[in-house]
Amino acid sequence: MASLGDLERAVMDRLWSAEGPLAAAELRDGLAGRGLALTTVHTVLSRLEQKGFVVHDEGRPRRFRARGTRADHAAELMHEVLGQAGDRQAVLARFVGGVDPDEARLLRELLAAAGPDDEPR
Amino acid sequence: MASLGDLERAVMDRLWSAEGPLAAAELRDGLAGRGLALTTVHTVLSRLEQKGFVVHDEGRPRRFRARGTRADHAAELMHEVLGQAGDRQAVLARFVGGVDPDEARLLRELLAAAGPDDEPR
DNA sequence: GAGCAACTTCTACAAGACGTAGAACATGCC
DNA sequence: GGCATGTTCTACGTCTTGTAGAAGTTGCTC
Repeated sequence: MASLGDLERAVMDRLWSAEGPLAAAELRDGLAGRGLALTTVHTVLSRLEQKGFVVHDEGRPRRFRARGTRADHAAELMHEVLGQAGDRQAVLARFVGGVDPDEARLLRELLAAAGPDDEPR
Repeated sequence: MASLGDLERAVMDRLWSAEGPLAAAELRDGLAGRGLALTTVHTVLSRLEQKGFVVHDEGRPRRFRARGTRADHAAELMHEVLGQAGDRQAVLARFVGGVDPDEARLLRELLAAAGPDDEPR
């Protein structure tokens, strides 16, 4: 998957946490502190669009929205890392070794719900 | 964590799967097909060293080895992604939703072994 | 101990990704 | 028709990465 630069990520973060689609000017205002030019935001948005992260409508002030959720993106990245790592078992073991107790509990629940297919049938 | 380019990753892959430390010439030979100059391999190795992925001994043909395992690296990356993703629960849910049955089983085992701390004590 | 071969370090450069934004163009409203 | 607002085009500087020649170091051999 294409990776994101700092500004690109900042923009995606805004879009991911936004309620609905945002116009470039709104995004720029959200990126306070950076003092970016509007054109800069547009450039970034068009690159994000090329990379498939963003789509826009045809309204006059174009409105942009993320194509997926932040969680989808992160999970996809995690699978990507896992996938190109050779020994998936070893990676998962290390990964699980590092999760905190709350997350471990959550994972157990998720896995139990998802498919306890080693159950007697 | 610092990221790796294609060649850098290829070199790390060799080092990670090697039995012991490797000399630059051995690495170059392993990277067949690329027809790389030895100096190229050296440059990459020194960058990997700067990034903390590699160390070398003081023997005459320097011998290089990875500082961690591939699984450590991958698991660390996964934690990194998870960490900067905001809603960790959502990410884990998506992640678990995408693992194949074998991996799900493995995860369950790992989690059960690791710390079933919602057990009565 | 001079010279050679192997090895290492230094320096350089091209390509691509990204942040950044001005210039030019489009569009709708008054 | 002209202005304000918004969009697209083009450009440039910086950083990372792949690539490697040039120059320096070192140890062995005669």
